[in-house]
Amino acid sequence: MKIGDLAKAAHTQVETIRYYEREELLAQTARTEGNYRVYGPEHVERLSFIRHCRRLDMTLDEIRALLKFKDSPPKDCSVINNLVDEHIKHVAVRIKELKSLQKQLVDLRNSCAGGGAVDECGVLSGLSRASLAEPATDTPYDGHVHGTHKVSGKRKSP
Amino acid sequence: MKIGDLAKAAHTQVETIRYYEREELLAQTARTEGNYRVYGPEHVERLSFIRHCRRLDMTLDEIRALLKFKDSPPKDCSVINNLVDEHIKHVAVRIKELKSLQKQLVDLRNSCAGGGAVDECGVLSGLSRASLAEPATDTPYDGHVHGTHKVSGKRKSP
DNA sequence: AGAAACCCTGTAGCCACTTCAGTGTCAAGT
DNA sequence: ACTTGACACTGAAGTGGCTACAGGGTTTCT
Repeated sequence: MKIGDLAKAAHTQVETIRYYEREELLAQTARTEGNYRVYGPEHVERLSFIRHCRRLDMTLDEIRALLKFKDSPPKDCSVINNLVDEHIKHVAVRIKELKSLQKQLVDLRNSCAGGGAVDECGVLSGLSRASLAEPATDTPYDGHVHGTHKVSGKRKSP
Repeated sequence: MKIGDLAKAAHTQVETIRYYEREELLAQTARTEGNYRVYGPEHVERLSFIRHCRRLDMTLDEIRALLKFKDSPPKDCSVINNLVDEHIKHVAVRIKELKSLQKQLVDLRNSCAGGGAVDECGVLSGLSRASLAEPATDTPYDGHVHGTHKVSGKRKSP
């Protein structure tokens, strides 16, 4: 099968597959005479594995580690379990953060009086006031958990 | 005050301030003879406003919009409220996603038999099996909500 | 034979910063 | 007056995980 077929089989984009090859998550494959990549079912399995991990929001580095264990399994599975446990923690932290965030946003939104003018709205002033008051929770942000917004190849303001 | 003082006052890094200036969230300031930026309390307020919005996980584009309303307030506040409402929705969606994620991860983790060998662990095979079964939830990912991992200027695998 | 559909490489872009190299300024201490 | 050190400056490049595009080549269908 060619790269397009693999892409369909594993519900991935062609460019992503080539990207994974560059990143050495997928090994380089045989090529046809016309220099096309050739894949078999084993590649579908491996790529699906990767995509599934990504859907679970693991980093490529975490997936790299898992793949290494897949390729040459260690004596006991605690390493793998630790990796997954760590990841569960990261997700838990992020959920907590987002919930607190959500509360702040709703509070902010409720500070709007109604349909009136901006002066009475309270949202902007809420943002200003809070900002001056708070000690700004100087989180070192060591957890590898990030924001709310999807990075999706958009332009800047035009 | 100089840039370092502003940084301290608004709990920000110096480089971030210069970045915001390049991005035109902060206007260019007066300079000393030695070409140092000079700031006043109004800059502390504005930068704190920006940082507060960022802590609420708004994009710089969203903040740009809010700043525009701050600089020249519109007749009614519905535009601002809509912006905040939209943002609340984004956060809600992300929380939901992460919760489903969390469930999958915990299920995966529970598939480990105990302290045994990898063959019996079930985590790796769980990741493989699930990946082949699922139709891969071909989400178009239009919501601007992204992953679980903090981007923090790290090196690649060395 | 010609067009459409696919494939190739290489490079640049996205966000919101961070880091780094290389240089300049300024206040305090000796 | 001189050094030391802390701070400031610019410009460019790097982070993750892709996506998009330019500019070509190959294969397949009609």
